[in-house]
Amino acid sequence: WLTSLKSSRRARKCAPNSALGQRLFGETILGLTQGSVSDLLARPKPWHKLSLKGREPFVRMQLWLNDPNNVEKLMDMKRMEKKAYMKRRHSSVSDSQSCESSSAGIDYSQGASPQPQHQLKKPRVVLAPEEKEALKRAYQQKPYPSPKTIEELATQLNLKTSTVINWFHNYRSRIRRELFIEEIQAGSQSQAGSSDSPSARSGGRAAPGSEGDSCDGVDTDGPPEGKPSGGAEAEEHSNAPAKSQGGPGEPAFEAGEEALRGARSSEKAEPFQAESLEDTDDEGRLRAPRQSSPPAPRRAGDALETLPNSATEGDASTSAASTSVLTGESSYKSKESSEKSSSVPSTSSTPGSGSQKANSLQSLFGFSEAASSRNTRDSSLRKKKAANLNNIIHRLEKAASREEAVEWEF
DNA sequence: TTTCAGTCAATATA
DNA sequence: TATATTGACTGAAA
Repeated sequence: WLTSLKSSRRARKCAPNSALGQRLFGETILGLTQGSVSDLLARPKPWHKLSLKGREPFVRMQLWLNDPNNVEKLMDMKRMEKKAYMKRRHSSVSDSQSCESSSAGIDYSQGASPQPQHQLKKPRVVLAPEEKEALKRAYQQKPYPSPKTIEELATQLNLKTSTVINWFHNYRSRIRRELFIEEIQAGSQSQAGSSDSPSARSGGRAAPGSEGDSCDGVDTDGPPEGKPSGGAEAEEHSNAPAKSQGGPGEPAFEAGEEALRGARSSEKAEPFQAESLEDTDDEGRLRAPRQSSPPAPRRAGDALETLPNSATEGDASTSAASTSVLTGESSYKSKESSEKSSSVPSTSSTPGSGSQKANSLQSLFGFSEAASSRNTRDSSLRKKKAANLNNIIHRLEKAASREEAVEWEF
């Protein structure tokens, strides 16, 4: 199922019509942009962590996979899109032509038609590597900086305050997602008898501020005043066993039905965990009966619960964070360099699927060789991620192959 | 008001 | 050209 981008590109060359792109798939099926699709596929969250909205794309994916003519339809769309595009290009009269291809409610005009020339767009801020480093150092010292600290950081780095705020929000959020994945994979590994999980390595690691292996025993003073966000995370993890009613290892899509029916009780939804790699028989289905087996202990939660909480709250650490940002020597290993690697197993969890459809799906869900070649240090982590995604896809396909009608409503 | 989840969309990368 | 990254934004929750 999961192949490297290289192989999928090769496949595209051989059979161009069989390639599904993230853009097409995202815009037509999921209602998301390409970047969101990429993110979604690369960093899926545990099902129980997803909000109702967050589950929607997965459910759409599931529905699409249930459609026997899914790929064909998509290819048709692609062809129509291409046609429409060519028309627009070769005729200057293209006003409403973009609508012709949007029979499925897709707005294809976005990419091709010139945008209204409201040149009021702000130029995108691109942080320099040094700025990022500085922000990361600040984050390590204080993941939840006070407004004052933010102000100081912004001043020192010559950035807008909102940029610094946004950066912290984004970074926290993305670190958290990385941790989800790592913990999931760690769980998978440990269940499979492996001992080289990140958790094992770090011995109960993983604060929201620890950022994978890039953080050498960082202080994370946890959530800010009052609002436990990282802490809530930890709490949720630690509570998971009590809350979860189903067995572990359900894929993200499993509980889609419930989700779409408005069952917001995410506690009931099975967490998407890589432990599920083991029990691959009947659980990928849409309407799988709730598992009655007790949930496995959440190592992630355990780890998060045992955070060192050494940093002190207050202006001391605050100003320490802000003053050392630019000059302090960093123990920080850049995430970019430590995280991006992948050695994707070209597994096939769907034996016998050599069809065009499979090919297309491979290209869609495949990993980028680019990512894999960037760094080999974390290839094992990448492998684990790959296995995780592989599992998702496998289950999706299994579910898609079932006869049962889907009754989800959006 | 702050934080977060989810997403967009510009840009980088392969 | 397709995919990955990331700064910014929106809306919800607390």
